[in-house]
Amino acid sequence: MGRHSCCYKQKLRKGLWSPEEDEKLVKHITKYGHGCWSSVPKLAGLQRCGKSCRLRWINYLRPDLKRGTFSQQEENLIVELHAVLGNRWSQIAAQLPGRTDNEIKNLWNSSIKKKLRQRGIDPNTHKPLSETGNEEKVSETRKNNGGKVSGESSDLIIPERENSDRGILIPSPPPPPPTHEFFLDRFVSSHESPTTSFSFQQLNYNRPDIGLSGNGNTSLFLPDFNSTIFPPMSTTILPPSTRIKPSISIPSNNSFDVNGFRFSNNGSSSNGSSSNSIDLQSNNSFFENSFSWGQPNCVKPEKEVEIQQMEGDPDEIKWSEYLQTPFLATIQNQDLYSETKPEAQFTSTNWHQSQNQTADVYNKHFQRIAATYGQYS
DNA sequence: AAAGTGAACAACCGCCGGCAG
DNA sequence: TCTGCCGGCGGTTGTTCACTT
Repeated sequence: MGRHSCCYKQKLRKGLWSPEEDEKLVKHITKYGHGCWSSVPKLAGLQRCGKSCRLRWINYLRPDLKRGTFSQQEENLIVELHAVLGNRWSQIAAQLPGRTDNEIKNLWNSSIKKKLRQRGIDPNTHKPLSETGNEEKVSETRKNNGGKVSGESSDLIIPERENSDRGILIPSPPPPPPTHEFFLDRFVSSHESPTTSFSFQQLNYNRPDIGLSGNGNTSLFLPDFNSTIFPPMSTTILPPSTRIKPSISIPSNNSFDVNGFRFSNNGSSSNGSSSNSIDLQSNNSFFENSFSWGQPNCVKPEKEVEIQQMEGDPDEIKWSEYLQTPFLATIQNQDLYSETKPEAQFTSTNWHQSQNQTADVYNKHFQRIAATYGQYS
């Protein structure tokens, strides 16, 4: 263990990334894929460590990022996922296409935590603060809420999982059922997307490490989210395999240049050099062969396309892996949770819908990049 | 107008587990 | 089996900006 070797190297830049650095990184990855991250800075001509490049790409430059404020729907989903997964931000982010773990973590720490406390809910345990013994916070909340602690006796109670990481299941007594009052706010936007409804049961309740295996011996409390009191929480959940491949469409007037590096929707570059052009609209061309979506570590960039062709679509591999996870097993095995509806299964219909949504995501993302570079210039 | 404050966001740090030699 | 490298993750800190005093 210990620090990465790259961290010992001198003369490595730290801090905020400049547009020039961004450009170098984007150029390199779009052309070769990231391959081995530790080699990226050298190959891309950056004085950064590989980790820094990886972080910058994943959290900011990736084309499939959905920027902008979180919707109420997304916040609700984060709260529910956090109740089940805890601070596993990467797993939570996996359920929110276009969002990064860092982004979600920041939102949680800066905003959601506070909102939950204001409602008298302990953000760590998702229990009422009065139950967690933090009476100081409860009384503080009472002041702010005119003497009432919202959800004081009716909050959603998720079984204790504080020691779940150590494989210790601490049974919780059956909590009182949540009331409509509490969920009304949380599911305020729950019917925006009727075709891709995501219900709470579709989460990975089947995790043996937290004793949610549905074997009849768990103390799991599962509110009926499909009832009228807890309507299904709808969102645009994409299966992990639908890692958004760049098939981007942006309005023609959204093309922009970054130091001669043109982002456009028509494949033409400002300087006439096709090698300097990123065609965000071509269906499979540019990104399809350029990005490396989860390829084996440290594959030399020039070999990547060949390897992907040999091994088939890496996303298909991911999807097949995904099919074996308890997550989908829960969906597929209706016996485990009879309330689970098959709506989460990804049909071709909602696949195409999600593709349209994906285009919006790219649109927003590149508008953001354009805006960002506009700020610098 | 200047200083103070807090929210939001970006990036770093250190640890962990997987893997190859 | 051991060791070192690497990617990934979560916690934390730093920075910027808007708002308030």
